Amino acid sequence: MNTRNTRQKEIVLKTLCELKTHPTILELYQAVLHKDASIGQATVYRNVSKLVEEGKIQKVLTKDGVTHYDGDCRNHSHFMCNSCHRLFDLYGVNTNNLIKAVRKSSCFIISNTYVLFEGICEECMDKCY
Amino acid sequence: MNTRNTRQKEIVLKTLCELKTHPTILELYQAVLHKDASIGQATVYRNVSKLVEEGKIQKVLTKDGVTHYDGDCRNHSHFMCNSCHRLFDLYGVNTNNLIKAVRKSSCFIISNTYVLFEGICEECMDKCY
DNA sequence: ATGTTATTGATAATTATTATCATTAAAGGT
DNA sequence: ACCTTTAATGATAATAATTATCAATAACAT
Repeated sequence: MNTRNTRQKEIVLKTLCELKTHPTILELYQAVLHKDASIGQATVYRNVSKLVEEGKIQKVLTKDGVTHYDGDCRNHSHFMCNSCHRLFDLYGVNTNNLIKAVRKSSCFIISNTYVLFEGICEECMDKCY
Repeated sequence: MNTRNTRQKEIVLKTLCELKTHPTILELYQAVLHKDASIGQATVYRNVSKLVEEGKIQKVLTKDGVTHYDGDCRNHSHFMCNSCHRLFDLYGVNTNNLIKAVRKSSCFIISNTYVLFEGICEECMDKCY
């Protein structure tokens, strides 16, 4: 017996997968509370860590200092708007050529590649930023 | 009068630029203390923030939860070894094609692109990981 | 040289995350 | 279905990371 499927863990995973906003732990915790107000914050922290280890969710790298999470583990990139600070998914960014270049110029064994774009999103552009 | 060049700020910048290890704030603070033991930790925090804003140093995105800093602001990528957890620089990773792909498939205005590779470094490979 | 005020060092306060621990409840065996 | 085991929970304390406060200092424009 190694790991157990708890109601809390399933709620955390389901809540994160439903959110498309790439929440922080605290934002996720708030959303979880709406489904079950008895779930503790530590439980959210614990389950998020476990789910990352299990590869069911992933951390999103950002420069804002706070860790964001993504319930979609398919390989994709992210875009952060420097104006509204929202995170967006970007599918179809192919990193194979980057990996090839690194393999040629170094002796590192690459297992993962993360890409983050920063800039201004469409909505903020329209608001004349 | 907007900003001043202080001895402390110059030491922080110089120390970071000399280190090639991409230190955390705490590691940088330790190194700064060797040059001037009277500099306070808060001063390091403050100056690191300012230097990032000024574009003289940059944050390095990692998945280890701690923020690392790089005194080299030229556009380059990073590699983190999942075994020894060291960060390495990777020059010559060209992201122009990625940016083009995003421009075609979205309406985001991209100002920055960050790439992190994860895997095993050469030394750790030799140690039979 | 002097006055203004941004910056500093020390420390308190805040925020984020992890550890502790008694209690609860999954999951396997009977 | 009922024990038994023990991983996981909820509440909270403890720790770590970062920011705010404030009197004293020191850049730098004049």
